[in-house]
Amino acid sequence: MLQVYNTLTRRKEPFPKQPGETVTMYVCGPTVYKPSHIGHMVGPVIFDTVKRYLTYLGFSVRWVVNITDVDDKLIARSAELGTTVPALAQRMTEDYFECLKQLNVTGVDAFPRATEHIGGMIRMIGHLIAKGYAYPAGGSVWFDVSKDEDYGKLCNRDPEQMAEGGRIEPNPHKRNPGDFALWKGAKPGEPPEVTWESPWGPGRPGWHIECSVMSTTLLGETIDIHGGGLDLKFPHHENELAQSESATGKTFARIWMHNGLLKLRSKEGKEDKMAGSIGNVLNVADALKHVSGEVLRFFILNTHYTSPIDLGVWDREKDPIPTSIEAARKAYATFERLAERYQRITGTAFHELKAPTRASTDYPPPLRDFQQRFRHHMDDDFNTGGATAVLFELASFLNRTADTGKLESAQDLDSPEGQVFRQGAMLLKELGQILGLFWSAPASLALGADGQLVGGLMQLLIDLRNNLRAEAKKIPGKDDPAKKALFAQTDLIRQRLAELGIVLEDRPTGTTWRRA
RNA sequence: GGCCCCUUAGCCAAGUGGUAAGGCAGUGGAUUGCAAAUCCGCCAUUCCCCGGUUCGAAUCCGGGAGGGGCCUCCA
Repeated sequence: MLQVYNTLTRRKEPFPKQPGETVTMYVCGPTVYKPSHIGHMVGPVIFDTVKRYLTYLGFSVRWVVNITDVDDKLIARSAELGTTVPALAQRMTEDYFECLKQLNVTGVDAFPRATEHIGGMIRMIGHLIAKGYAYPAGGSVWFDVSKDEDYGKLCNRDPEQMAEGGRIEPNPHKRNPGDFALWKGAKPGEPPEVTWESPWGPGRPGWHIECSVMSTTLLGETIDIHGGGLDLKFPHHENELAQSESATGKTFARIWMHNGLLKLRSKEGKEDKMAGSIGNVLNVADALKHVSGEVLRFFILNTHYTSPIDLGVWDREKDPIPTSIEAARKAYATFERLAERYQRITGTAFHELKAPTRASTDYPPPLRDFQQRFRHHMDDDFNTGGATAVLFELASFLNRTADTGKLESAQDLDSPEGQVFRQGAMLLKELGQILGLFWSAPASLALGADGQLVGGLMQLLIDLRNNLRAEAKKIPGKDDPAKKALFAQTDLIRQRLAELGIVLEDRPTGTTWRRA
């Protein structure tokens, strides 16, 4: 049975709905003022996987991710760049969407923009004032935390103590130190495109009210899952929860899920989260120059989502990419080589194999066991790290099956091993799909722009080399100088290709090549 | 100062009361003309330290050390 860790109760709970029912999920999206870095992808990848698994179990999931396209940082950054807030937001939103696409995050049903919901925010703020939870002061509107009895329940925080030791800016208009802005009065000099009229004067919405309104508008007053990064717990989610429940009187979210943050370690060994303010970011676009989106996704899913993801020490001068991602690339190559093998044997591409997206039960015993173990891990609070281990074991099983069955081509698929291989490959695809993997051709087979030419030249080289090998093998004995000379030539060709990043593999059925 | 969390092999990382998954690296073998790939082995008597509970603890409790997140914008 599916269990999910709920930040609100601080324990694992049985999932509150039954297969067949609709699950609503809201995840806080980005403020679109800078290109996305790897850390921004953790939440989307995890919740995309959550949706895929829930779908696999038979739930129907509706998932919303907001885009914050008006805010202080956007105003500051667009002024710096000499552009407008909408133009900058548009550009960075496109960057974000492209990153999601590269990481195969396909499950988001709606991306509402904050600026499309100003009316709803004004209504909710008015409602909160009418109910006595909020008050206008100095052109802004504040939420009164002292009026909300259970304020602080998500983070176990006492509003009375918030002033002490904290770094809350004193504001003469606030009644309590912990009060936060629902509506921010326009400051002089702010561009008109970030100013809206309201009953309390011109201004723009506070950050927290956006999510309350967009989730309520698109998913209803009570949602099933609210997700986001651990750094958003306070104040953002706490405030969102307070506003929403004060306004509706209903439970805002049944389950709160928080993903761990991506961390980089400095050379001194100190760990830091990846953040623009610290300057230690790795942009998605830059990472994609060195590894595929599949590898990045696999890397993220290797760790349980509640744990911080350790990028380790990264020496930018030396390595194009952190060694932890490089290790993930090497590990993932196991699956890519199996995909190549699948293609050699069956003649069809593994990533194009159509596998069920719902749980199927008709696998024979040795395979069913892999499926059950995979599900067991996923049922335990989406333990993707444990689940990937099962994928590796299944890959190993498939290679073993192909070895013992001597599977080389499509004719061999009728044998008992051939049948198991075919079904096992289907299961691997089925389970990989849940993690959002195996959707693209292995990078090692990519030919690039001059694909036909490169492929042709490679075949030419391979044919010439194999002529030499055949000549050499005709010469009897081991130490014949002529034989040695021929093999020296074939080895030189392989060596020089390796220096170009191309690996030749001599198999009983012929020579294949791939990128390292 | 307050609130939360983490510490498992050289590295990454599952495991949440029944005797340590998986990956990277390393290493021995099968296979190969040699490689590569693949397969079969080996690689933590022990889970930061010290106490306690228990027939039994990496797992629960107490204390200590180290690290992290939040309390300000942050995925």
